[in-house]
Amino acid sequence: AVMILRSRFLDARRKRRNFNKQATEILNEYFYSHLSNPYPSEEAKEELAKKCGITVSQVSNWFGNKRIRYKKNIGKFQEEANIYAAKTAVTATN
Amino acid sequence: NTNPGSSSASSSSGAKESSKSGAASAPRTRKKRCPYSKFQIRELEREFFFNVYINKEKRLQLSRMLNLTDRQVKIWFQNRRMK
DNA sequence: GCATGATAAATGAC
DNA sequence: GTCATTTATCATGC
Repeated sequence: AVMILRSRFLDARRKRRNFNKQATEILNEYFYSHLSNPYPSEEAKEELAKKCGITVSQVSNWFGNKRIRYKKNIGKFQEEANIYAAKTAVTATN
Repeated sequence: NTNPGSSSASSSSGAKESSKSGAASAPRTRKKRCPYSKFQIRELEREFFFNVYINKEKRLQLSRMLNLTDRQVKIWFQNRRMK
């Protein structure tokens, strides 16, 4: 008799899609090149959104998730951090 | 749902930190996020439909009915308005 | 089976 | 009060 019908009915996140690889690259590049202060301004968010083909709130969601998940387990993102660090280092030297 | 107020009449919702002893000792631990029950959401939404801004009286009344703190109801309305 | 994006409580700046 | 944010939770992708 315990039918706790958990109806998260038609939520927007039901049709969640992963971002394409290019968008993720752009977001990660910004994140790891601003690791000391990964808080893009409103204008930066708009530009990132345009480049990635997503909305500004999606950019905010991405950075929110990224910040806390990075902080919670820096080790897990170490490899990824190195990759993008090298990437930005190349563009800096060129 | 391990809500401290979903269906139990326990406590008077006074689970707040009432400490004011040593001043700077407690870092005031952040309250753990506790998803509200269907019943609580329904009642909150019902009141929100009538008026997006809730009075202090209705807020206290609602908080007692739903076993939530006055602050929780206030914050729920704030967040709901942002949604 | 976790990674990932979106949403729901809770805090704090202003 | 708004509003960006933190944090946990949810629902999905794969």
